[in-house]
Amino acid sequence: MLRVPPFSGVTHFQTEHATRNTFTMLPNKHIEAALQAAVRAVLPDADVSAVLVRPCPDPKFGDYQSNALMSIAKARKMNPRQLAEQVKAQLNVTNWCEPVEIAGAGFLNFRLKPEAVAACLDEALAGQHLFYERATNPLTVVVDFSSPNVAKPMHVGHIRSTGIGDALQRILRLLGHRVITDNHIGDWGTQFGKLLLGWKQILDRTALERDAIAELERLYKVINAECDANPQRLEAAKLELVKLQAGDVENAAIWKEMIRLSQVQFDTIYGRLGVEFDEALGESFYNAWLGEVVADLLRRGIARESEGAVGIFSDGSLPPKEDPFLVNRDGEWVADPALVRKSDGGFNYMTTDLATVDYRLKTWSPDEIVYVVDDRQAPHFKKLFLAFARWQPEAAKKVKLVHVGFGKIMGDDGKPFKTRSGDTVKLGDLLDEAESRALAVVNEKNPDLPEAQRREIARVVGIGAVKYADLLPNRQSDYVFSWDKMLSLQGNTAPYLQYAYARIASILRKAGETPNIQPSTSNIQLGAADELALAKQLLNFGGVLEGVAADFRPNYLCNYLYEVAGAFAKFYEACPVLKSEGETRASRLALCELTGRVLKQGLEALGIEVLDQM
RNA sequence: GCAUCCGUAGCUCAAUUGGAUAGAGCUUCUGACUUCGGAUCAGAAGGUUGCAGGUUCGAGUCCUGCCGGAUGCACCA
Repeated sequence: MLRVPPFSGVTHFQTEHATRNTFTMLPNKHIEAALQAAVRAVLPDADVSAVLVRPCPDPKFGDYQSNALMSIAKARKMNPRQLAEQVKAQLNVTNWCEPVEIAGAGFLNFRLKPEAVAACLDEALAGQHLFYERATNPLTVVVDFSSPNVAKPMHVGHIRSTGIGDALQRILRLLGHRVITDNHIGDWGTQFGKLLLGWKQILDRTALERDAIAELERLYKVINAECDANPQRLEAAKLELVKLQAGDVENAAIWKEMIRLSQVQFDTIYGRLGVEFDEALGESFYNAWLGEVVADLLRRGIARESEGAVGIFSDGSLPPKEDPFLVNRDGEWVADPALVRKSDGGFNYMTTDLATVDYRLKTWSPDEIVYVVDDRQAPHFKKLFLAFARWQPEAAKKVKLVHVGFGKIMGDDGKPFKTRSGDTVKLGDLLDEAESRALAVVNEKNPDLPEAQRREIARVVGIGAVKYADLLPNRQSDYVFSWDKMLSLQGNTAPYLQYAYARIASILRKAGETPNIQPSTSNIQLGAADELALAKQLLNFGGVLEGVAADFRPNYLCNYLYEVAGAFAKFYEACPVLKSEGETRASRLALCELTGRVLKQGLEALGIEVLDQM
């Protein structure tokens, strides 16, 4: 009989499905490999790395298409349709596809045989895979994200880096890559002069115990205002900073205490978000090396002194327009160096970042370092990457440095998202509101559930809604924050996807309660159009995950999961599950099971939890 | 001033090496046995992809110019 595994709590973040049988290949991979072989047979010298297949934009063309032959034909001044004919003659995909069609200017269209789709689902049901494969050449990737500042409340601005970074690291791990997540906490810098002055002179101990971060924030604001108005206060703050940097025992102790108090806050927020880091090597971790970094840059002639500071200047190797070390002022290209030492002897964040790249390369030998940081810092990263390549040319060749930038969160007034009073929105408050808004919905829809369960549902739905709303838009554009939209059960939202999952869980729960489950073969049947469409949708999971990892765009996965949920909804409307009988019932239950697994794994890859009941 | 990013339906957003008739949700209208969870689904309406050129079999995507918006331009990070 069909064995539907227990549904809840089976698949966590592990990748158990993908590891069992490395010989299993998904149909699109088979097709791609066969196509590349066919191209090689026709054109032995062709570069087939760009010969890819991908899902068709419209099912009427088929399930997968390749347009690679058109570009190859173009490059060789061949007739694209003739080339397509030649390749088709060499192409053997009869195990998986209906006869291949040549369409348009030279598209190859592939339509999967239902038996091949069903066979792939049978494998998945048997636990051999979940429609994705682990990378054949796993990479080591450092993902640098979140990076909050000590002594400041985490605010709405931290959602994007934290959410996108966490989703990317989860997906990279799912695909079998070696990932090191590193939280580059802002635990060093000029702000500590002011904080130390405030701590020593105006600290309110009881306020500190009640809400440490709020008190630290108050200290900073008060002293900062004083410094703006009074140069003597600014001098006093600088003096505290110099003492800290010189290793003054008292200041170091206070500094450490501020970090400790901040860490409590970070732990709370990350706990609620379900985010963990392998490392949290803050800026201060690199202090001891900064002098040597600057000395080395000077020694190698990468940096030079200017106006008392030390900076890396343009080496003239790029056209001015593309050179981040130049800036145009009134028609003149003038130097815009990356400063690595201030005229007062202090170091800049460029210095720390260079030291950080150096440390990471020496420690983990990564293939990639990914920085999930606000787009406004794009010029900084352009400078950083070029500066590092000039500093350590050989090491730089071995690593791909990537800035994964993102846009701002806007209010519905089109301005950056703020509270009504105009303050930045604290992340803790935001999550509280998400949960309470979700709770109001749960109370309305499902008042009979025990309160503890309603609260748990509200937590999962509320946090999931915020995270998903942040991951859904193309990361590079700004997006408008809207409680109503993110918590809606209609449209592309976390609650909608969680609901789709809960419905599936409900069906499987009821199926399990039914005493007389009909015996069946283990073969999934895809007779109905909506069954086949759903099944084909499931097959694309892996390709989408790979796309996310390649472009660092979690929104591909969001859109895919929404399509899965949509395909499931159609199936659900058209194909009764519990009311059907025999093999049909078993097969449809299996389809529910697999859809549930993909939704759950997919949402978890985005850092979003699911519930069996909501 | 210069650079970067952006401009897609009334609104919020998609669109995978340049690919086929630019897709969703919200809103509006019409439907679905008091329902395997209706927190759902189906259908209709809605577009000169800011404007004007160019490249080519093919452009929302690439190039040029213009218009509009956001962001950034040495000792904060």
